[in-house]
Amino acid sequence: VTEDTRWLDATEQQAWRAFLNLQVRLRRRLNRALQRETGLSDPEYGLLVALSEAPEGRLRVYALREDLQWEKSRLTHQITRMTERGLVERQPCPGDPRGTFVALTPAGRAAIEAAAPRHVAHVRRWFIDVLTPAQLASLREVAETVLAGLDDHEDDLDNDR
Amino acid sequence: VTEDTRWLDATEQQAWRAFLNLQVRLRRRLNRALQRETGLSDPEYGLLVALSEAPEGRLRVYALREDLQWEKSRLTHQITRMTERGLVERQPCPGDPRGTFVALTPAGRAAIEAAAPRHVAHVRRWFIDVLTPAQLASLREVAETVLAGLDDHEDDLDNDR
DNA sequence: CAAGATTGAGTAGTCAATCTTC
DNA sequence: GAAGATTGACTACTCAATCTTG
Repeated sequence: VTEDTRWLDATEQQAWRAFLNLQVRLRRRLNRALQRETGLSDPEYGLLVALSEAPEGRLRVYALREDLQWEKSRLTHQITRMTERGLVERQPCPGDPRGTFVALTPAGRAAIEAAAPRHVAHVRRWFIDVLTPAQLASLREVAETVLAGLDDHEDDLDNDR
Repeated sequence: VTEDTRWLDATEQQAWRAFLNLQVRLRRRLNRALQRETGLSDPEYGLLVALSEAPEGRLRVYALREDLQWEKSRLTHQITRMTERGLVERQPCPGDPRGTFVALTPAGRAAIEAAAPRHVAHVRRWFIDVLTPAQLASLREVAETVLAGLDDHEDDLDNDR
């Protein structure tokens, strides 16, 4: 296979590195702040948000999975840990013995309601508010362009894994 | 504390979500491709690149750490796993008994040389080549702006952890 | 067999505590 | 005590295999 590798030129490198760096640093900053101030990790937060937006604060596992776009087993493991922490509980599904509901516990509800405003404030402070509306629009365009390109290859779409 | 939480408006939400989505999907795509084609994970790749760019393919642990911007213990754990896989080895540091060198093994050298062109090709295909030079420039600007904002708070700078 | 979900083993990453040498 | 580095315990994520019911 003649790979014809074209290396990245200086400009491309800089853009790519800056983007990688941004991802890592911003994620780390947000995670730490969330953890410190609310005791929730990022995945915990995401799962609780999804449940809190659902009617009665509960969803079937597969529905939660579509919402979060996580892998099957990742979601199962996460639910297990969060059940142990008391944030969430499993409920049998009347009508379909194969199925399972995941529901917010009162503690889970309380946790997400306390955490949401904190998290939004962080996203504002470190991301939204330092950018101009034009920059946000441009970033969104870039993101959507790249995402559209990924779809063409259909790989990633969480498989039955 | 009166938090004065301003939620994100529609435009802000869209930009933020698109950015989050981009991160997750692109990272997943690149990781899988790299793993499948070269047998290396993303962190393994990163560490090998750093060593391969150093004279004699070796660095002190602390130098590697500055380069990668990883936490101390993360790096130690990673080196341990990669030593077990035979990609890398620890060498005593003449002159400073506290210190340790991490060096590429021949297997590690071979692995990174095989993997690099593949990885660059992926970054090109899914990221660089779908964007215009103007978009890349704009993205870089956005990334650097946000990163500069993070520095003001100096938190994250991997501490002695 | 397919859909819904779980299990187990392995790799990653974080935090707090520890060890050693300067 | 501080610098250089490691350890252990825990959360998180992936892959492959499994279990159960339709």
